[in-house]
Amino acid sequence: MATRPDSSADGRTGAVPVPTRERILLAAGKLFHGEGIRAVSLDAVAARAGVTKRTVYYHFRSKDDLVAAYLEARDPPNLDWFRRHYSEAAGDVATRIEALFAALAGAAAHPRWKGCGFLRSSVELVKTPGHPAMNAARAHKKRLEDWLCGLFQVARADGARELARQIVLLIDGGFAVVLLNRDAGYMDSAGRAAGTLVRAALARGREPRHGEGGGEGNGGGNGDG
Amino acid sequence: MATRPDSSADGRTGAVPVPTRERILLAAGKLFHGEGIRAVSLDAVAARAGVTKRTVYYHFRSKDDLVAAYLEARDPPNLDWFRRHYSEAAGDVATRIEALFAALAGAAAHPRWKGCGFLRSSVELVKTPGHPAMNAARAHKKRLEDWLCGLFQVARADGARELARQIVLLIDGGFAVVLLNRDAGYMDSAGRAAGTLVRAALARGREPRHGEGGGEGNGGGNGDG
DNA sequence: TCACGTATATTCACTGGTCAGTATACTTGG
DNA sequence: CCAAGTATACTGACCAGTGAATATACGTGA
Repeated sequence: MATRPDSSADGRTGAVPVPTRERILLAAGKLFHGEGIRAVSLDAVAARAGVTKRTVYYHFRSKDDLVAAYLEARDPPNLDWFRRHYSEAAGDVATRIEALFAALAGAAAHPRWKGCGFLRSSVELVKTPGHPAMNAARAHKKRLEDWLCGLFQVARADGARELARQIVLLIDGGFAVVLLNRDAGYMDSAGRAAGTLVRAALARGREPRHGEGGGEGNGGGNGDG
Repeated sequence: MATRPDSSADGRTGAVPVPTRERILLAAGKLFHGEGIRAVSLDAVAARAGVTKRTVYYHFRSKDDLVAAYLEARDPPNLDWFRRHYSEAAGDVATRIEALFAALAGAAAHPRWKGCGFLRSSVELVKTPGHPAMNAARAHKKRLEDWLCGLFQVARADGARELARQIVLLIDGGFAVVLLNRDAGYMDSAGRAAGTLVRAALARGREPRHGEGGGEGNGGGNGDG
């Protein structure tokens, strides 16, 4: 015990036994995602991590802190999931976006699927808009949108930013609706809608008249950054 | 006290004093919608309604019952809101749908706006899929979808059911994303996406080859019920 | 018309339990 | 020895739900 190979650890301890902090974060992730933030007590997190609650409070100042850390930890793997499924698909941008939705639908079809942890957390924290976990969720969705926007710009789609926002809207709409109806078919409908929108933007992008492609795309004039 | 001018009450008591059950439901609605289900205790509901908690338990068997009743009560006025804003708009179906989203964006721009109560409740109740409140939420969204589907069928749009599902996805996506980012501009983006999709479906519907308009529309073959 | 019974409606005071967070003491590697 | 890390055991607040008593409306038989 009492081994804490700092975040910058280089493995020199040999056979690193999963540091306590990470074990807690892992347990918190499973429980928060599976049952919701408010529904999970720190006692439950501690039990699952195999430590006492006091140890949790040694590594995290409060439950809010732990929630924020959980969401921040979820960000990179989640984005990687999107990038991987996109890059593994073949065809033009529209077809690959459709493939992305097909992958989402596949995941959502599993009975234990629980939707998007970022969105769900944001709902549980409506009362506290400045909560660090809310910022983490916003940052994650922004990175997703930026990544999509980049794809669309490269493909010379018309209004890349606006299109990226609309795809995000369809993804998050899919998360919400499938979670409510427990019918992954809605995610397929979202995918077809996305395909239609991307193809329309690609077609507009190929029209000669509007010289520059990304001009009007900056969010349609609602102060996006 | 103890005056309960039954639901079929005439005004003979003079200035009907809002029956207790309704007062409770009203208080519950305000609090649940404003702060979330789990965040609100029945003590708080009782206090706001001006009764004791025991009285709440006289009119509702449990908190779950009260939550379900709250959502069921919200269904008709919510659908009316959609119908009203649609019927007050001018132009073809696509334009009027866009107007609907504009109205949503207007509502969402208010700082105290808290998203869709049905969606938020469904998130708070993920752990209990059979919860009566979940059924109420599903029923509400289904009615919204059916209403949209009817509009599109009348307009002879191609794939009316699928189109209705996609509009619902955009609406609910807008709810989720705006709630997270506190930027009603996303609802405008959703509206433009909706307009694009509806126009595409109208154009396809006007093509002569595919004879019947609503045939393929039943969910696009993903086992919808 | 009135006394009485009964169903309805409401209150006060309580229980059993959960949970975020803490005071304090023990352990162990360096 | 000391400081990081962990454990035991506790506090204070909150909360869903209940027991028992009380108050009011209303029908009915004499």
